Amino acid sequence: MPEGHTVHRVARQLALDLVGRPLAVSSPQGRFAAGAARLDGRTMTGATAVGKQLFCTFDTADVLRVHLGLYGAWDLYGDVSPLGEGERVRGSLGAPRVRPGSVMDAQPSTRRLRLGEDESEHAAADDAWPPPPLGQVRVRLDSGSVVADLRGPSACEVLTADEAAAVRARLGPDPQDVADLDEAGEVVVERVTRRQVAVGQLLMDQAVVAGIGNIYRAELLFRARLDPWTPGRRVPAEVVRGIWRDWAVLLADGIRDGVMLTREDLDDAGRLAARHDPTLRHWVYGRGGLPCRVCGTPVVVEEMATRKLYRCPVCQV
DNA sequence: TATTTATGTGCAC
DNA sequence: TGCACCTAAATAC
Repeated sequence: MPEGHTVHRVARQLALDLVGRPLAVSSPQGRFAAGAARLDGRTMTGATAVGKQLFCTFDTADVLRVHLGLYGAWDLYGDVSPLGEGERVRGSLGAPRVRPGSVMDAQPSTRRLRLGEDESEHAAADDAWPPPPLGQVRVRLDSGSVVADLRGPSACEVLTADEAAAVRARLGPDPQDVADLDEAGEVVVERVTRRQVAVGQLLMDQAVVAGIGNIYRAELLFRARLDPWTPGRRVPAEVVRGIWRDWAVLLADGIRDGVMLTREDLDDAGRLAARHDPTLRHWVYGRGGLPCRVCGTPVVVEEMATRKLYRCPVCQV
């Protein structure tokens, strides 16, 4: 259940561990058999995230496009590189890492890293290598030392470079994918302030700004103290700019930490506690009926375009 | 054991 | 607007 930060983490992980190596590509579940056959044996040349879309390019110029949808996730096994400074929240500790180059040893231990939902890391069920697919695995990418299994994606398809570019062109700016943050922010300002649609809906529209999902939407609007029902054209440009800059900060934090921690009021101890306790991570998301952390008024839950919207009716105006 | 829910999107009407 | 799709964990019974 990913928003943009998760997909960026996946892209970085695949870039670290799979790019530059010929891959054995298969579809244990069978639903991606044709696509897997097309990619099998090819070398991945790049892995990029734009919003919630993942693009893996191959030496054939084919592009594997993956969207995790609501419940997609990647499981990685084997000699998986640590991402960033190692501050990621982890579940039970994995088995000792296999050293580079030793994976083909007689008894390689494996660890399993899940990217996509609440991230977790733990020892694999057994030491078999390659690990048996767990659940419905749409595609398996196997470098020999790292296995990446994709489960439950809403999209997994092979595109030409042109087709992939067309998908990208339909997306709004992603703070991690723009050359100039301020310039990109003006695009978002335009796309929000010209519309009559509620700003809460516009922030979820991937053509307006890419990568924001239901949690970041709720939290960005609370942090801006803005009522999600405000029509886009009634939101001052400077407020949209502020939300865009804030999105850039939250996204970078999420990529670094692997956790959506959207409260800026916590000290180090509070942040540590929140990393381990999901109920402490947000201002309003998932807190329907609970008191607003600022004013104590019960947080309102309502539907906006079929998604749950959380807001404080007093703080957000 | 069955039902509900979820950090999402796309298409038919 | 409503539904279909996809999977697994949490919750209800």
